[in-house]
Amino acid sequence: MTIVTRFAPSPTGHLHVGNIRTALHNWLLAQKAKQSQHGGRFLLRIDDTDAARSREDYVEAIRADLAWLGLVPDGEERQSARFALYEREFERLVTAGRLYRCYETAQELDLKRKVRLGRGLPPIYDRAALELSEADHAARAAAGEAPHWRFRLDYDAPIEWLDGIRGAQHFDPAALSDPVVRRADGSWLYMLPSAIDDADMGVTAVLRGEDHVSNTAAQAQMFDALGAPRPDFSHAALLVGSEGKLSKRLGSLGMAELREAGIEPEALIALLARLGTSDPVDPALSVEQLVAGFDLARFGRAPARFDEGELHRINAAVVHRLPFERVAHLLPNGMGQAAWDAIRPNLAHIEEVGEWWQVVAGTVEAREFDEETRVYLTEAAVSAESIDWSADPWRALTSALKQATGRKGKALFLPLRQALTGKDHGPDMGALLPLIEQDTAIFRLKAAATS
RNA sequence: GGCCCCAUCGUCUAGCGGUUAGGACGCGGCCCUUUCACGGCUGAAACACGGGUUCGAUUCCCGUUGGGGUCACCA
Repeated sequence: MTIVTRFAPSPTGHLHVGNIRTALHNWLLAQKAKQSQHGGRFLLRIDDTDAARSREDYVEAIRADLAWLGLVPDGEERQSARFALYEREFERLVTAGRLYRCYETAQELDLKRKVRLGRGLPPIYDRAALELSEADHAARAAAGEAPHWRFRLDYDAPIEWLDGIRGAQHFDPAALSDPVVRRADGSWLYMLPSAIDDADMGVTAVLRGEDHVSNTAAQAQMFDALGAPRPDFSHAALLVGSEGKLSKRLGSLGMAELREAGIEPEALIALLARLGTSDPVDPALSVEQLVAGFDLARFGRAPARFDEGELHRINAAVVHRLPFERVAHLLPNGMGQAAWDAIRPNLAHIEEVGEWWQVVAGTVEAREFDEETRVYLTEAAVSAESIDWSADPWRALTSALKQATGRKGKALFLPLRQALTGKDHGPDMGALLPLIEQDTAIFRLKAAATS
């Protein structure tokens, strides 16, 4: 059977790391299925039933963020274009007696919840509206009062499913609230359209965060009521912040912010694909390897910690491996492969490359040297003029100076690095010096010698 | 408060009655190197607590404590 997964964000804000992780999991699952003989599909569904809070610029931002990460959907739907379908299914469920009319205000419901909580009872809906007679409804209608609708859970049908991550799940429907599925103004709430769409779109695997488990319990009965087969459900443990709490920071940490911080998509994906699983996070893995190794059975059930520091470490490791072709368009003008290869091991973020290219093609920071070192650097400038720059200038220069001055080790190398680059450390000089023009190098050595 | 999930090095975790409790990241040391990075070697580092069950509990059961989720006319 073809595996069909979906990512169904609401365009009421930007995607954050938690969202992205869910999107990635679904993409990985579909991608892995794609490589089997059964095939797989990853769908994007914009859950924009809430017209008041949904915004078009968020829809575009979601698409852009997914594209940046390389999570290309095989299809896209949006709920605001599917209201006719919901209407049809809604009528069917009303006819079947699974939906009922309610009139409580939000304040009344809130009060009821508080009362129940105060009595040590779970704050679920008391089903008072189920007692209303047709005459009651008529009276409400006559008074111009429109109902909102709830899905009537079947208390006699215990809810069970085999969760891809959590194993066998059991829910007592009587411990759940009958979910409100439609407001008095006719607008839809998340629960029912989501189930209708999953059924209609042929979604076979619903993989989301464990904050959805009780939704799944209710939706399982919705699939049944709709006469649709239930998808396979899996619920991943949530991410917590580095303090161990579900932080606002995590909930707001968006792609734009990560991009600005110099995080590469490869790094975010490497971390998010493995965090919370029993497999180590490995920055060296290709996307293909991440797909091949993705396995719901390897997910833990305890909340996993997302640490920005770890993300930056992974990012550095990723940058150290990025091939020239991948970054060519991001590099300063004139910077070629040799320069990238020489400089890349010293970068934590790609943007720092400019600083080093400046050392190669621009000017360096002037430094002061003591008398003895100035004499040494004068000698160095002379040597630099006589060596063959096209071969291996660093080796030529250092061995000539070693012979002429008897210096070795740090005393031999460090002043040269400082004079030539203006810094105490940096890329391997053997790789860096050939990138610097001979005249430039001589000029820098002379300048340092007369500092 | 009810219900659900969880509890092993700092972090992510392996373990499914008897193990020197393993790995990865990070940290320390050594090697390589002028430096940084890479690579190699190596070291320190954990079973939340209390009861059971058992010849024997990290492992099974109960409880305590702690963490997470949920109980919305948000998704």
